[in-house]
Amino acid sequence: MDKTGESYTAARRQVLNKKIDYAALAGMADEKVKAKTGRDWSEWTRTLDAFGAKDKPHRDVAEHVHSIGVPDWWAQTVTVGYERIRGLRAIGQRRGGSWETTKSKTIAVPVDKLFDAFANARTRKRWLGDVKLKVRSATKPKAMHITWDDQTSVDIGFFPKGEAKSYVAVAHVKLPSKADADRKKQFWSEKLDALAKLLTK
DNA sequence: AAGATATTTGCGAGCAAGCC
DNA sequence: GGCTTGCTCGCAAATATCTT
Repeated sequence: MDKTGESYTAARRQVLNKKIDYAALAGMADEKVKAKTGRDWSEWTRTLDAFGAKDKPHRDVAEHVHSIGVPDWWAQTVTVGYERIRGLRAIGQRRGGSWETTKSKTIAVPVDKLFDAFANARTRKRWLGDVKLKVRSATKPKAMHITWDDQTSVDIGFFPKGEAKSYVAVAHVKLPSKADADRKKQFWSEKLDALAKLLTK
C-alpha cells in the first residue's frame, strides 16, 4: 500500500468534491437524501453544525430537522447520519453507549414452527447449541426475550410472511463494545443458517 | 450483465412495568 | 412521582439472489 499516495488522493478528493464519503459514513446515499430532504450530506452537516446539533440530544436535532420540512422517517435518518458523520455514534450504537446488532432470516416455515424452534429447549439445542440462556418472556408466536449468559439481552421477533413463510428477527442488545457486537452478529448469522437448514429439511 | 424480486438491516417511538 | 428499562412494531433503503 502506498500510504502517501492514498492520503494524497483522499485529500484531493476532498478539495475537488468537498464531499468526502459522508454518504458512506451515514449509511445513506447522497442522491437519496438530496431527493427526499432537499439537501445532501455536506449541506446537512453544515446546516446542523450551524444549529449546534453537536451538543444537542438526538430528539432535539430530529425535531429541528423535522421542523424544516423533512418527513418523520427521514428526520431520523438525517439525524443519525449526521451523528455518524460527526463521530458522535457508530453503527449499532445506542443511546447510553451500549451496542446492538440485528440479524434476521426468512424461513419457509409457518410462524408457529419457527417460534417452537426457539421456545422448545430441546429443539433449540439442535441448532443453537448448548448456550446458557434464560427466557425472560415469550409471547405466543410473536416475540421472545432472552437474557444471554453474559448478561446481555436478546430480543427475538417472529413475523408471518405470506402463507407458509415467516421470518425471524434477532436483536442482540446491551453489548458493551463494538467488538462484541461484531462477534454476536457473526454468531447469529451462523446459527440462523443452521436453523433454516434444520427446519427446511 | 441488467433487471426484477426477495431479503435483510438499523433505528426510534410509544406504552407498560419496575425501581428509586 | 419521575426516571429507567423492557417490549413491540413499522419503515424504507441497501444488499443479496434469482431470472432471463
